[in-house]
Amino acid sequence: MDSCKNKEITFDNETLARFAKAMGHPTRIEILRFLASLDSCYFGDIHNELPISKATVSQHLKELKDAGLIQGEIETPKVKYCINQENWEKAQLYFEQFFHSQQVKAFCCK
Amino acid sequence: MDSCKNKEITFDNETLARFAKAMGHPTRIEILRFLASLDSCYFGDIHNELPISKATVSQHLKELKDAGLIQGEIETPKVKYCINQENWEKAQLYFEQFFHSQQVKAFCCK
DNA sequence: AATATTGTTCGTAATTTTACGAACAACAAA
DNA sequence: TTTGTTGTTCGTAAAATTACGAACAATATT
Repeated sequence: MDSCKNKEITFDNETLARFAKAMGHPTRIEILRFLASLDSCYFGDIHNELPISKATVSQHLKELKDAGLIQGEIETPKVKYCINQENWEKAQLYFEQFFHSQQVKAFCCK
Repeated sequence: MDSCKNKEITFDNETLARFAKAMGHPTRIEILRFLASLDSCYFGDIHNELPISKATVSQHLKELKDAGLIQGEIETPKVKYCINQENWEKAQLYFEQFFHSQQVKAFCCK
């Protein structure tokens, strides 16, 4: 008993909203798409793809990291970023169940 | 020729980010879940579900409407809201293709 | 005409987001 | 030790978000 404790997923609004919020900017979508098309890459590679300052790129990366969608690893003097596989799949699951939740319908208006 | 013009979908970052941004707040997720579980309902029903002022609810509904995820229809003196089916499916498609886009991978770091 | 119901809009305040240059930190190379 | 490379952090400014009460609009009802 309790053997599935670490598998339990609560599809709470806060978690889904946090994932969605992190995806709520074109630049961050671009970063995620870029990282999702690779195994990993360095900060500089990401910065090269974008027409914005490194400070802003770093800021967007921090938000994606805080939301759990990506992770960074120091490889002095560079920093390697990649998709956080576990949370990426969790997010995918959240969005999937969310968009499929309209199957059962009913009227609430009289 | 050109017969599929109205079917073409561009999976651009701006559109996906706009959908995501609209979903980037727990209250709006709650509203969407509620509407998705029904065929439609009135503003008052939505307001009843939430512990916030009607002004704020109205504001959130406006954002969801602007993002295209829901639609409102006046049924004097009430206002009936429902999921915008077309855009809901479009959003679903956008998120699906986004999360599946990591299939093909490559290295960018040397 | 006065009153009640239903939501939107207005005005406002506090917070968050977005973006940038400059300064900084950590390390490698000259 | 000085210089160069790579990114983060700081400070700041402008804009957007979030939330609320009050006022308003539109329509029924009394």
